[in-house]
Amino acid sequence: MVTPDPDASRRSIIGAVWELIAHDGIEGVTFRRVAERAQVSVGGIQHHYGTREALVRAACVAMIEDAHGEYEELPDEPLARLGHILLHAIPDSPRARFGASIWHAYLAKSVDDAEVGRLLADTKRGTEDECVRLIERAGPPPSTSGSLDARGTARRLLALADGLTVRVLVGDLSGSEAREVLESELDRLGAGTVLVPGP
Amino acid sequence: MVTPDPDASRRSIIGAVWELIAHDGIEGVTFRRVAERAQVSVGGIQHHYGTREALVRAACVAMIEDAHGEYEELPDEPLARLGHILLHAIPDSPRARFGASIWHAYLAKSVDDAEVGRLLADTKRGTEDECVRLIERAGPPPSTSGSLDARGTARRLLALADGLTVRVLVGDLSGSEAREVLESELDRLGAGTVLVPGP
DNA sequence: GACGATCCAATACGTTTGTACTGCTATCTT
DNA sequence: AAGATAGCAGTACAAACGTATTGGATCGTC
Repeated sequence: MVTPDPDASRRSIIGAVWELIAHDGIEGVTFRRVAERAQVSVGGIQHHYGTREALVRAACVAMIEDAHGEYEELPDEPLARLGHILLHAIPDSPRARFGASIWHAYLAKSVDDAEVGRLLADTKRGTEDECVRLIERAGPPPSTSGSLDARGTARRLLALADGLTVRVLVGDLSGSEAREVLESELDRLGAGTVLVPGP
Repeated sequence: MVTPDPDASRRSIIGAVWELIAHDGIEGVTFRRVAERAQVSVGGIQHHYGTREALVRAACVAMIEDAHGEYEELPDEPLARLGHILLHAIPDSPRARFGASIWHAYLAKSVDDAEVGRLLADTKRGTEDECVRLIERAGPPPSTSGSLDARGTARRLLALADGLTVRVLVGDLSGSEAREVLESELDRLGAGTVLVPGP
């Protein structure tokens, strides 16, 4: 039968994949387990995604698209958007931890799966570009030479956020400790604080 | 038979595990594949490590101990040591990429393996503590208030290095681009450059 | 020189896995 | 009305998996 809504099936399947990855890693993703969680048959999954690899990759692009969609919903204010990019991944809520776990599972997979690697690289690069735009739009800090390098600042901030995310994920830093670092850095940017050589 | 050197066996096994992880991820680690690569029998691996989980964890602690040992060999100069901590993980050499791949595989595993999580968290925390000591020993930058927070600086630097490592690993940043960011940050520290509020 | 302990090799077993294949139903096309 | 097609469910199978088990070779100890 052509069910009422095949898209609902697909979403349910992808959701099940996410849950399994977040809970058991990518190794935990098997056709039968996904089928059980998503309330579909193994054949159903095969029909939509064919192979296991394809299924895992589809769940990856779905995650990226979801994150992108969420970002688009944000109000068009540079500093707020920048804050979201830097802070949304810090896993101090169950939802954020869910996302971060999956993200890092794919990150590890990217070393032996070039396709996934390309996906992640493209999104990261895109995120950096967006950050550069946001920083430039946020307006240059009043009269200083140190900040003409928006790209450098974006790169630094992004890396900082990623590094802190890792530490919170692993559990040796609290979410608020990580936020503290990032927010102080953001304040500095907003207040036009800059780097100058010491005496 | 009590072979000439059982330790050589163990090292060979752990080495094989590393190679498999770096190439296929932790999923790729199976008794038979390890046995083949390490030139031992499946029974041999079982004898030394018992279960697969134990084997994977043993390879994790071995990696950490190796890294620690390498660090200890370094000359006792704060800034050089700090540079090593921050730069050694940037995967721009095959050796460094090897290590980073394995590290991130365990990182992903830490979300569903509390034991591995604890291991990684402890080492990261230890590394931060060591960085704090190094920064303090490097001498406080001349007469400024902004830098009395060695812990904050250490945390920032470390997160920065981790975030950049990820991006190089995934391939959207070159090793030299990452080094550039880190080295400029290190220079700032060495030259006693500090953060002051803007006008 | 018996004897336990250590270090492995070989094999066997039951389970889980990805995937191919078959069949059925409801919709769309013509 | 007829056929093609999309959307599943169910089953079957070979391969690969972790691990238990058995057996043998070598060493240290008494």
